[in-house]
Amino acid sequence: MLKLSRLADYAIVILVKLGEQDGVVTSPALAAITGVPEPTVAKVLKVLSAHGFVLSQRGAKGGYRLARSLADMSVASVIAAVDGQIALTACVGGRECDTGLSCGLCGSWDVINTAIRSTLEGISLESMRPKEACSTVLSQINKLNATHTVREGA
Amino acid sequence: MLKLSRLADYAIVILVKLGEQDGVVTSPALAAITGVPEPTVAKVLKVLSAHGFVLSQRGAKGGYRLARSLADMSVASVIAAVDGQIALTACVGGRECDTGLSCGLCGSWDVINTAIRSTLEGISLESMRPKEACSTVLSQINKLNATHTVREGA
DNA sequence: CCGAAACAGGACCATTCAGGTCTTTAATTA
DNA sequence: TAATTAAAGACCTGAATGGTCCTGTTTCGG
Ligand code: SF4
Ligand code: SF4
Repeated sequence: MLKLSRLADYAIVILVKLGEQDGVVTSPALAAITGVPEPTVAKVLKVLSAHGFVLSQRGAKGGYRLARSLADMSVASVIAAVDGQIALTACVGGRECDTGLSCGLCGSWDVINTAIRSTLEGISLESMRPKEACSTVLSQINKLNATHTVREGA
Repeated sequence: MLKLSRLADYAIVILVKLGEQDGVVTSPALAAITGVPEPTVAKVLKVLSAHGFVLSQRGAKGGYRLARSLADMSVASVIAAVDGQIALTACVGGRECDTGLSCGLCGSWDVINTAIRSTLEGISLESMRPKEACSTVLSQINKLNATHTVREGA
C-alpha cells in the first residue's frame, strides 16, 4: 500500500523528541514521552545507535542523546537505517525481478524510485518538528522541486 | 520498507503490455506475455476491470482490452486501485494514529505524503513504456518539480 | 441447440514479515 | 560491591500479502 513501516515512523518521532530534550535520556523516559511501548523504543534506539544517529551511554545514569543535529539527519537516511534502502520495486538498482520476467519497465521504476528517494533525502528531521509545522517542509519540497535534477538511473 | 506491493507492480506491467496488443487479449495470453502466473494475472485483471481500467468481454473469444489510453492512466491511480490509497503513515488525512500518541508530526507527514502522491499522479503509464524509456519519465518529473505546488494538508 | 471458452466473484490457504517481548551480558557509577 | 542501564540477540505471534482454486454466467462456434 506504499506505506512506511511503523518502526521507521517511530524512529522519526523518537529522534525528534530526543532532540527536544537536553542531556542523556533513558529509553523508558522516551517511551513515556512518545507513548510508544518501551521495548519497542529500546529496539529502535539500538538500531539508531548502530547506525550512528544517537550516542549511547551505558551504566547507571546512562541513556541516549543525538549524535548530531536534527538538521543533519534526513528522513530518507532514517528510513534506510530502520527499513533498509528505499526500493519501490524488486528491480531497482539493476537487481533482477525474482519472477524472472524482463518486463522492461525497470528503468522507469528506477527513475521514479530515485525521485522519491531524493525528495526524502532533502527533508531534514529539523523541519519535521511540530513547532515549525508544515510550512518548513512545504518550502523545502518546493525548493527541491524547483532545482533538483533526478539522476538518470539507466 | 517503503516498497510497492507486488500486485500493484504487476498491474502496471500488465496494463502496459496490454496496451501494446491490439484487440482483446485473454488472461492466459497475458500471463504468457508478462511471465506472471496466470491465476494472479486473472486476479489483477478483475480488480482493474472493477475499477474501470480495462474492459472485459465474456464468453468464447472474449478477453480484455484497455478502457482508455495509457496516457490517461496515472501510476498513482493504478496503485490506489490495487492497494488502496497511498498513505505513508497511519495519520494522513486526519486519521488518528492507533497508538493514540499525538506526536505532532502528522502535519508534516501529510505534506510529504501529498508530495509523493502528486508526483505519482503526474506520471502516466504511457511514459513507463520501455520504448520511451526513462527520458520521458524524467522529463515529466522535472516538469512536475518545476511547477506543481503541494496542497497544504493541515 | 449444445459445448467449449473465457470472465466474474468469491472462498481459501500458505507464507512471509513486521511488530513486539524476553533473556542474558556488559559497562558504568555510586 | 551493588545497583542501574544499555547491548545484543533469540524468540514468539499475528496480520497482511500473495497466490490458488472453485463455482457460476456469459458468449461464440459448430
Ligand atoms: S522487472 Fe518488471 S515486474 Fe519485476 S519488479 Fe521490475 S518492474 Fe516489476
Ligand atoms: S501520529 Fe505520529 S506516530 Fe502516529 S502515525 Fe502519525 S506521525 Fe506516526
